[in-house]
Amino acid sequence: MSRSESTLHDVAARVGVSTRTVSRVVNGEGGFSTATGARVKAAIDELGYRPNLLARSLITKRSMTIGLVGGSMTDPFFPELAEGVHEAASTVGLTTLFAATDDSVDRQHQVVESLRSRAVDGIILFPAGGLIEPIRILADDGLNVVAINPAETSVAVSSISSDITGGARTAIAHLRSRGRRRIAFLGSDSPYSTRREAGYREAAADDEPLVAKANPTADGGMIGAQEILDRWPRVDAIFAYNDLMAMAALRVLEAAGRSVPDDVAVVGFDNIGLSAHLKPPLTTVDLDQRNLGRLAVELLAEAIDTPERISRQVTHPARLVIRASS
Amino acid sequence: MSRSESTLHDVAARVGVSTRTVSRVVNGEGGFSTATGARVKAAIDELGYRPNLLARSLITKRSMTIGLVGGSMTDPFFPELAEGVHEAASTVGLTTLFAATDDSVDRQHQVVESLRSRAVDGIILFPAGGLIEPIRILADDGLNVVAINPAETSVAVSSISSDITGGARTAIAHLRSRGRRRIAFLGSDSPYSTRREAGYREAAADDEPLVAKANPTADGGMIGAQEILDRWPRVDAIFAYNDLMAMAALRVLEAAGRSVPDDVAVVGFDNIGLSAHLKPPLTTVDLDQRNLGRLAVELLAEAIDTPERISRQVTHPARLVIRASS
DNA sequence: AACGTTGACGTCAACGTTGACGTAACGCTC
DNA sequence: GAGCGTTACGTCAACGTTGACGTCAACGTT
Repeated sequence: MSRSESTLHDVAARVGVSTRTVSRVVNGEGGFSTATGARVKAAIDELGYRPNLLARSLITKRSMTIGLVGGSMTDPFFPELAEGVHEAASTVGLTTLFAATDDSVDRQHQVVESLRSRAVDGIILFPAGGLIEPIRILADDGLNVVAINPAETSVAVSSISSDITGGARTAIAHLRSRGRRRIAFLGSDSPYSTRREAGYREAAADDEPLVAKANPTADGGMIGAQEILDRWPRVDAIFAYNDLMAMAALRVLEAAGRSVPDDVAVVGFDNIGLSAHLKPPLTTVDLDQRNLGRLAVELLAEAIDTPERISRQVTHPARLVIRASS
Repeated sequence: MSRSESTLHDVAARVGVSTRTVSRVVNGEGGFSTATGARVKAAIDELGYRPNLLARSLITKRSMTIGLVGGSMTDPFFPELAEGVHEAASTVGLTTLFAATDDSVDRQHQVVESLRSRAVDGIILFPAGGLIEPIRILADDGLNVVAINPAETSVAVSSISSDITGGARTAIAHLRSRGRRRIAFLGSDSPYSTRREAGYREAAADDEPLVAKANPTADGGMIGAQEILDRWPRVDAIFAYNDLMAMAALRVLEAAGRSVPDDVAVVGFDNIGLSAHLKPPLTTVDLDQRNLGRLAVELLAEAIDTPERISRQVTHPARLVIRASS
């Protein structure tokens, strides 16, 4: 209640013990009588004492804080991942600091340095540009770090990777099982696109590959989908880089008078919250961002608690969610 | 590059000066020769020295960090606000810490205490339950705090409030100007709903009020929209609590064979990124979250830099964005 | 030549906390 | 009743940094 600045000294003075004893009570270390404990706790309440985590971390070298670094908060992929991380971290007593890189490697370097200055115990990182190398350097420098879905892996860096190629393969197999043979890939220029394209090419091996690229946004999707319709008018399915682009494809197809899924089937990627509520609800590949985040925290927490450097590469399944658009 | 832990002492030892001099160089305080400055900077680079912000904050009482507390990251309102805050904070050298309350007052108390333990310089807060009182207590306790869109304001608390009632009024006026007279309000049980409802009732005064309530989610929207259709089959417009519910209404209307906007117009609230890309692009009320965040940072930064306690109540306009759904 | 001023450092303590270690009092054992 | 272990404390230094202040040499002024 009272003016917010009180310290161990204030509590100690009020009770008439040493600060060390108050510290013991605060941390439940034991080594104090129940009577003393009660008096100290009472004083803590009266003074509204709150431990200064900066001072504590300065000496313990543990801040009980981790960093989560991603491209952008408005990237639909990120918030769910962030919630998964945040939730898992909370349950093991870790606080999460978020930072955004705008997918720039330079900016990533800056925010990581800033987090290290704040003495975070470790960092979960969605690599800018998908690049593993800048992260390997961090790991070599002794930072506990876990990469989520890097474009390539490194034995020196803990990572957790969604089976993106597998997910794409499953999506294409699904479309083919429904008789689609002229399947287009509405890709993007992002490094994450190549894995989807790989799955697409593997699973659609016999068919002619129809590939267009655009920005991984709704606007980009409209341009790309239009390009597909123009170049391959007889297309009977579109597999999009993400749900945003798939959503745009839905609109373009409607405007072109093609019915979904009768004329053209559409499959997205990411299973963002809205995809279930689109015009025809969208078939999509679910990466389960929340669980991805949870796993990343587990990996990181293990690394933090282990004195030696450890690194593990984990893969995480991608699951096809079939809805009315295919 | 080298093993990450080097301190002022290490740099000082290497150059052969005192830590105080290195500190002066690091902070650009002046009081050192250009030659010494160059040698210190070289040593800093060689050793990969990074100042320990915890130690610095411990003594300066400034952490250059602010907290941003909101309901949930996946709440579509939050990420854009967060980006606005983050961006504005960065440009004035402030780092942002995010925390989520799940709209629970207890949880809000916890996360705020946790942020204070980390010695944040101030907190921007989206009040759980819209309640101003718990925040007034914090302000009285000497915490720099800015509330965003509290359900009510207090002269003791800096706040920035969107003109939600005005936005709702404008939306309804727009619908009436298009000849709609049986306008339903698809509200929610959240405290923020009452302001929208107030605007709705004011602007639609002559008409019979048609109000349904449901959870402020896409699923809730489907239930609420269905209820509206069942109870008032001749409804000619739906004004929804948020874009998620409006999106759901769009689907329910389509399923019921009502065309939008010919049979029923739909207006949402929030202007989330996707609303421009819905089946008929959605008319909605834009709160400009990004700017809201920016303003909040300005207010907070001013409070931080002012020794005396100041509090200001600012209102922020809501703007109707007219698209094809109305 | 004496004096004040300025620049370029250095010294010391403090921020709030915890690790390492010390110690006095008490109870128990044989 | 001497010896020993345990309990419940206290003391001191350290974490990495900066604020306050001191020192010393060089310089300009009169």
